[in-house]
Amino acid sequence: MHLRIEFSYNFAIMNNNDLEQLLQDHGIKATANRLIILKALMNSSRPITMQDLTDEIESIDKSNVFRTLSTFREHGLVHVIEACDEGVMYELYRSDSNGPHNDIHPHFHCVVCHKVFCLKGVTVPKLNYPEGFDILEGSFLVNGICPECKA
Amino acid sequence: MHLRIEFSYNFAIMNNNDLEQLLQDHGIKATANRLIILKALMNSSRPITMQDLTDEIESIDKSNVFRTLSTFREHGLVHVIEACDEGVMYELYRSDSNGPHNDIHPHFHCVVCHKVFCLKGVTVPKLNYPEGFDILEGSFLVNGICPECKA
DNA sequence: ATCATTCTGCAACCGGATTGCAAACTCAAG
DNA sequence: CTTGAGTTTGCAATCCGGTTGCAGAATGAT
Repeated sequence: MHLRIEFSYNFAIMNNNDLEQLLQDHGIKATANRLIILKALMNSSRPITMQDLTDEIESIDKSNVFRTLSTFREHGLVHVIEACDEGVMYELYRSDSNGPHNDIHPHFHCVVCHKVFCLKGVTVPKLNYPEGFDILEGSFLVNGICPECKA
Repeated sequence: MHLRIEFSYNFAIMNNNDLEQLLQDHGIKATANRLIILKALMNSSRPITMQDLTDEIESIDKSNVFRTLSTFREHGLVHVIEACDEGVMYELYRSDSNGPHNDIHPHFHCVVCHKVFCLKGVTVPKLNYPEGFDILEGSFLVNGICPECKA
């Protein structure tokens, strides 16, 4: 397990070379498949499931998607969100939002369309935990109805 | 799905009659098996998995445990916690702590012993959600190391 | 006692996560 | 280039927790 290192990338303007660099910066060898999966993660504004990924990328076997996501996770490139009914979802760490060093990752789960949104603007204040509990990281998930489904 | 009704029970001193009453208060017919499962839930100071329950109660088939937990859930007697690696966990609603009308249920997941604790004393302040997101309920899970495992 | 309803155990099923393995690929050294 | 060790990949099989179908048992009102 690698320690996460803080980089500052502008994901919007990344080309293939930048993506290879991103992988290498995290100690991951860049392969064609990994670049495809990385791109898919990057293009998604929301956390997505392994299912979503394997559906979207027909050319890569699900076992490889699984192992790639595990690798990305081990190397601190993505993190997982446990989203109730939707199962585990994967999301790229983005330099401008959350990382392992931010305690809190607020997410919104729409009970209608089942999408999960990253609530980037919302910060969760420090809580006063009981004595003796060492906090590593927190995750915060709210269920509700998203603007699209409400309309 | 029943609306949850607020009762005030003293779980510590409940006998069999009280337990039957508790079930009936929630619109659930009291059967021998359901009382056993209810007791097990009540005796657990922490949320537990279906696996835990079926292991603990050898006399009841897992399908019945499953259906009983579903029934309890539908009738607002227990709620579920999605605890990352541990899968879903079940916990009795206790009159003195959380219920569907409390937005937030903070829980602590120990990454060493894999237990999940209910952080009763900790309240999560209201957050300022973005426009358009209708909040139904939130869940808050922190990962870390519990006092026992730290020692 | 009778009968409709509900509950229960068993066995089977399901689907997502995970793994074993052999082939394909990578890349540095000869 | 060729070789060979190490890594990655696809396929198929497996695992496992959750879930369901069904027939027999228990329940409770009449």
